Amino acid sequence: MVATVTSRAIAAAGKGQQTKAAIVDAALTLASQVGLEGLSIGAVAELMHMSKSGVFAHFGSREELQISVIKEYHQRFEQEVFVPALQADRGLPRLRALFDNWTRQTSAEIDSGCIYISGAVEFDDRPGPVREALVQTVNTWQAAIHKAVALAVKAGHLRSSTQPQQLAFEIHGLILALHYDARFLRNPGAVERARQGFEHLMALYQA
Amino acid sequence: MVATVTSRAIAAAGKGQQTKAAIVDAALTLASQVGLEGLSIGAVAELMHMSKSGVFAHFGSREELQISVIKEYHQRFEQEVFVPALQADRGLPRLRALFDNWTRQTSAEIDSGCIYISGAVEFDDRPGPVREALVQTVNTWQAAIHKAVALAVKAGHLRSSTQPQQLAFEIHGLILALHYDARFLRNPGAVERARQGFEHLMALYQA
DNA sequence: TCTAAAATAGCACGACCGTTCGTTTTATTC
DNA sequence: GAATAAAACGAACGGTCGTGCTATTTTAGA
Repeated sequence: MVATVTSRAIAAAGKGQQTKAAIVDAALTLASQVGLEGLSIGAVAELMHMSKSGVFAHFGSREELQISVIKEYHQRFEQEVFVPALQADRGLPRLRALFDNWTRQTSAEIDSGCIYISGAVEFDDRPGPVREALVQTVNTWQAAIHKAVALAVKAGHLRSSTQPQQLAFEIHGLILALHYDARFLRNPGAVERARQGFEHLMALYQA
Repeated sequence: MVATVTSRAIAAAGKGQQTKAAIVDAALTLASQVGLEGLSIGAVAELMHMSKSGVFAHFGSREELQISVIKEYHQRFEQEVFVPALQADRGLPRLRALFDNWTRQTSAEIDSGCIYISGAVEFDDRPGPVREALVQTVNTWQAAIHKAVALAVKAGHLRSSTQPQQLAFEIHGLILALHYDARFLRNPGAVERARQGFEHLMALYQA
């Protein structure tokens, strides 16, 4: 059968895969607001105009649904933050692009929440496959930042004494503070403070 | 009646206030592990060897219990982090002491979790009295940091161009990254990175 | 010691949860 | 269009939750 690509992303799939993708999409929307732990199959079903069991059948367990949401978020995050930054030149320009995209993403999430952050709080003490999926995903992202920093050092844009782990840690802190101040405290100007914090770091690390 | 101070803190109270304080203590222990949202009256009752209704009667609602936990945490945080720092000289020494105590507190919470952080994630989108109590408490703490920074500027220890809000933001980021890396990712060396991050900031802002 | 009040227990309720199972509808293939 | 497979439904179960009501026990004061 020739796949008529009527839907987004993974077409050429039976109706099952199609609605499954739609369910994950809805679940991600929901989880962004109430967290992975707050995510309930019933709420997803209602949003999908489906029965609970209909939704459930696609995953076999709530945990599997949560993991699917994590993977979907990871994919989107990569597409929104990481991939576009590859167009910038290796080294400092690319690191800047990464931070800019990351900041933009976080800003856009002020009304919805970041799963990497809420998930970290929800699963910091809860062992199991969901936590493992989350940790693995976050580690992948952090490794990308380390690499970007290391490239900037190798290119001579940053001090040779720069420790990638250290700078990545400080950058991550800025993003976390941005998320905290903007989403929870609703302090205006948090985005600007994060940007300025990045400039401070660059001034500190630049060769 | 002459109060024989047999118990901790607020003695001179009937048995009711006494067990109520014990309940809040247990609830705080529990909430530190599973979050304010994960806190259930049944679990607290079990920990207290009491009935659910017995615990419930002291607060009238779960929200009131959560708020009591927040207030208790605030009080302890103040006692552990803020008060001891007052012994250091005004200005940079005190700011340093604040950060050190804060870092130490966060490190000690690696196995239990910080309510200011988990609460922020759980209640960033959930209006109500619990969120309000949390925001108010956090704002009080942040104001204290602003003030400490401003004092360090006034004392000539930091650049006169220093924006207290900005530096406080960056410091807060270090703590959040520490909590994230240590508690969720279980990366060793997070404490050292936070400390080094603080030194970087001082190098940047120092006069 | 007696009594009024405070503290705690016991029980039931309605709501929501994830999950299971048998049935029914929908889609695909011949 | 008939046969077959996939998908979705609907009802139910066991569980936990916060909460309300009523009894019982414990405490504090005269």
